[in-house]
Amino acid sequence: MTLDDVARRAGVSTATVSRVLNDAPSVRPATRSRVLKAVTDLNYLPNEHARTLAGGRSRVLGLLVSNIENPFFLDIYHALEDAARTLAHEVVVASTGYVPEHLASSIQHMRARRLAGIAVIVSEIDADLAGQLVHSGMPTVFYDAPRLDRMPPNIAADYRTGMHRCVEYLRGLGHRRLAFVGHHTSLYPLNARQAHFVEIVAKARPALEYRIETSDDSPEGGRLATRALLASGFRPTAIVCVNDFMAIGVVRELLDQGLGVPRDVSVTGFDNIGLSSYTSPRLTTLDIPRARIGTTMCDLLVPEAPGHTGRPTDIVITPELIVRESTGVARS
Amino acid sequence: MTLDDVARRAGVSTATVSRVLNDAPSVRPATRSRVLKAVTDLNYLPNEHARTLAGGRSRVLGLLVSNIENPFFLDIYHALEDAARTLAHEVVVASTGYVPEHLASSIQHMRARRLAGIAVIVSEIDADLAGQLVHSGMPTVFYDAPRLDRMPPNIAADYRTGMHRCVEYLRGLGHRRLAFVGHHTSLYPLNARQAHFVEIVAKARPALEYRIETSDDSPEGGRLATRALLASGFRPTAIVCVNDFMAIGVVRELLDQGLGVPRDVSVTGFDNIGLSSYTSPRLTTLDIPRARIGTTMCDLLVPEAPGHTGRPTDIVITPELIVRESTGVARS
DNA sequence: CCACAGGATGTAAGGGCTTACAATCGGCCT
DNA sequence: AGGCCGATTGTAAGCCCTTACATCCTGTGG
Repeated sequence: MTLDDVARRAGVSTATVSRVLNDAPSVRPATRSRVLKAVTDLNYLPNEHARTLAGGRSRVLGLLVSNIENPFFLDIYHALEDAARTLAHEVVVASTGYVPEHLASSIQHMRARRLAGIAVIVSEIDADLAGQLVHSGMPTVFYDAPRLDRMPPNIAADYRTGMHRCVEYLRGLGHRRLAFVGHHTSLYPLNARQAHFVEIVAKARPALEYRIETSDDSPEGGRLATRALLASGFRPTAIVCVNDFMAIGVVRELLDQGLGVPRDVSVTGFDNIGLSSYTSPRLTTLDIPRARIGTTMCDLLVPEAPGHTGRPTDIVITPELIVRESTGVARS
Repeated sequence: MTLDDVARRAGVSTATVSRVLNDAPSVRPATRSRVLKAVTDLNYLPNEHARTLAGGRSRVLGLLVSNIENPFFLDIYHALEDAARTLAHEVVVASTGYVPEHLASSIQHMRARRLAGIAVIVSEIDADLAGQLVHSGMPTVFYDAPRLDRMPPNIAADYRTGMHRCVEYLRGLGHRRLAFVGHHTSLYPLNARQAHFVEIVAKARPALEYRIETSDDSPEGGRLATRALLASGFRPTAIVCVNDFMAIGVVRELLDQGLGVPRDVSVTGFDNIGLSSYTSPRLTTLDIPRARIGTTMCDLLVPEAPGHTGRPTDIVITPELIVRESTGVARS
């Protein structure tokens, strides 16, 4: 079934069929309906490849994330997809799993596919790849990317302020021995959240003791990091986690070692994923408005979007501290 | 940058460039490297649309799931993607959210994109849509689809046996008042797991009391269903959940209402998602080998796959009961 | 030294669609 | 009725690749 078949059946030219399929103006209603009938009669479905090849544009957005298993990314994906759907766009995701090679190859695929735009949320991206993306000509938007000279719109979270709120809150509860559980990120020298934790904790007075442990971005990673931490003999009264996903495993391991949360050890997460209020105890965390991030990305990428400004606006999000049950006063 | 540019730069014809790009045999090594050099010099990337249009085949698999937020589907996606990657294939997912309209439109998109094959795991699919898919000519594989006359390979789980094991286990612990928490599925008359629960419980002797409550496929859905259940005055000593994802919310609500798990109420899940051993208490559940499902789907779909037989083999998986901490003897 | 078999390339015809530009059409005016 | 104009529709040139088929080498055997 091709355009020609439809044209023949409707007794018009392929141009006309194409016009009604793309609802272009100036097609007489009678003609339009005749074509539409032929289309349904033949159960015709345009070939997307031919379409974008000829038209030069696709209606597909790409989303590049580090770890789709982490609900944080999944939520952004959802928001982006919903926003895209209202604009008749699709979105394809690629999860790099923090592996630079996967990142590079995913970028290749997306470029080869001439996507309408691409949203990038991978902490492991370096200036090189980011630059390559920007210069490829595709509309691009980054979330928390390393800053380049000539940058496209960037959505950033003020992790410094967020982390500051978290640490201050814990200090206020009397915690003086902290640990940070992070995840391995390949290229970005230090995970931004981790870097700010170190910076803030290091300059706190009276001085705070602290320790860092990293593992995979998963509950199991959180558990392993915690196990290593405790095995080292360091006894934090509070553990700050790079995100909720890992915090789930941190809490699990603590409980398994007979430590009460927050009785013996307080735990904080980051992101405020849905799951964080279903754990026992519920997680104290820092909220990041993921839906807003996804929607904004769509606005920035798609010209037809209602919120599209055209200007490469930078947007900054400040995490809010959400206190729940996993934190309490430090055990003396 | 097009094939022509590369050809011109390398001083060969486009046919030759195409040959080296698809590593066809019979290209002199010297020529090959000359072309390769031109490719990297020009930073050339073949246009996928032109490629599949001309070649008539794409190397992209489609995966259609009900709810990508549920780790059950996510795990299958991962397995499928890994398997596909080794065969130089990509996979794009579409999540229907149990909305039939989304299902239909996703199928359209996938057909329009002339995918290399499509894997379907949506409980809400009906014979009509399934048939349409099968007749579209694309290789298709279903997981737990309603049976059709002329069916493509189907992977099925023996939910009857699984549910039987679960109910027998609970009966053995003395439970006589059970509840089932399921999720809304639009078309499949009754969710298969739910149907088997009812069937098994109804014919148990001595008779069992039971009640069904459904909501969304999410922790929040589990919580709401449980709230409704308890509000109705029915006091189950055990709650069987359609899946782990919802069970998380069920446990949460129980705890919030001051009920101990499993002290006052036992809870079972289904799927054995990773998260199920990170909750407190850890969930007793029925394991479904998700990785195997994903891998098998790839084998069935891609001719080059190592496990590809060609024959439309039907595969049946039997869920294994995994006893953990969320179940115990019934409170007398 | 010549004819030949292959191997290595080039030629060109699509693949299914969009779209600039040309050709028609109908209706209005005077 | 003749002429003019905008609304419709058709024509055909691509978009960028793959591939069947034709052509041109090369080395080999005789």
